[in-house]
Amino acid sequence: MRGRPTTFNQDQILEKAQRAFWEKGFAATSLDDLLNATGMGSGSFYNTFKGGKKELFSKALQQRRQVFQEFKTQLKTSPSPIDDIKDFFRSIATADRDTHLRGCIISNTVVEMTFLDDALEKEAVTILKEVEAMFTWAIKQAQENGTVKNKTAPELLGRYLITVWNGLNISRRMYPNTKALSDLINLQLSVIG
Amino acid sequence: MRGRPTTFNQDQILEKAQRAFWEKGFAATSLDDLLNATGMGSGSFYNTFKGGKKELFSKALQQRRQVFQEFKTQLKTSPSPIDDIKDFFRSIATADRDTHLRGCIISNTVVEMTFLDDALEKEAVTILKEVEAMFTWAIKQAQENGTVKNKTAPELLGRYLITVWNGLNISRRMYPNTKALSDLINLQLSVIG
DNA sequence: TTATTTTTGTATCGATTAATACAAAATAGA
DNA sequence: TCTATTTTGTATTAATCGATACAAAAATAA
Repeated sequence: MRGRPTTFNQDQILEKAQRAFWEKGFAATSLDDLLNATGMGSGSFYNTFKGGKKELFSKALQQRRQVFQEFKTQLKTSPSPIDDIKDFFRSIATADRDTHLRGCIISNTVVEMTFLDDALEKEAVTILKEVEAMFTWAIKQAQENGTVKNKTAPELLGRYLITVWNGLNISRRMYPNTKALSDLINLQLSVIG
Repeated sequence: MRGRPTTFNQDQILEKAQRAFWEKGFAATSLDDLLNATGMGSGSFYNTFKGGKKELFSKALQQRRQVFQEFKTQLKTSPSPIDDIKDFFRSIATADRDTHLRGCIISNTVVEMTFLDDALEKEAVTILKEVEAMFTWAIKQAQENGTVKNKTAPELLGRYLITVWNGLNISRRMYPNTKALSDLINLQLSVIG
């Protein structure tokens, strides 16, 4: 390809933008914030992201989505997916303070975008539903091989778990400490059995 | 008192501002939005709310807080407070679509303000903790008179219920319909027993 | 009526917003 | 080398942001 070569790495740019959006949301993160966070000038920025701020935000969401996808791929090879999911929830409790305060960028986006941008809100909802489908799959699996005795419909238990996730990501900001959260998480997981 | 009399009613102004903030959050609700929603001119606005947009937002939060306080007062005279709380949760499922999409203005504020405004974030967290304390009180009450057999510490069950609230207010935007939510809510309430 | 006080409406402020214009820089292919 | 193509850096845009200035309007107290 002919022309001046790019000096910026797309994935690194997206990760830095993602971090900025994660903390302050879409509206409160200014273009200046993004240029400072990524080190780009506005020339490169609008050359790379022709759709402007919204395109960057969408790409940042999709980069975050990849992390969930990778977890899902990992689950497929696990001897006990439901236990991995339970471990994932239990590990939330021991995260550091800033991680608690940030919550989940996808849930945050649902909250912020509902009355602001239909496309971005739907994108976030879709990702949450993908995570929910992963929960449902793991529960169904565990019910079939007898690991989980609970006979409740796996779809309902999956919906329960995504709601636990959504709830924790707000409650962990009320109590950003391990002690308060671990009892809570264990109580919530006890529903699955 | 001497001087030109006010033409605006404070409570009505706050309710209209609250509705605007509830849908779009603090940052995305412009002063123009607020002036249109309330019908005030900027002269009256800054004369009434010397602290500007932030003071108005804080007052709107406090007006919402009053609704929770009134529910609490009502609970004190109830023969079975915990059943009233369960009914409250069950009634969420039958709300209309827009009510689902709006979620809880207090939870929304925690999400938005964490890295933007310490005072407003703390204000919102405090209100959520007040609601949590109400849950805890009702559970303790019910455990003492035998209505609730579950021996789990009331503080933990209260923390559980506020997390259910936080989670529902995101999940109801994923599934803004009665059928999906009522099964979910019943499952979550089954933990209390 | 007059003086005093407060609210209201309008015009406007400087700052910040997201986004563009455009030339210089840096490469690849001819 | 020369030309075509792309990226980069800087200057600048129009629009909107939250907030203020200030005089007219409207009341009360003297």
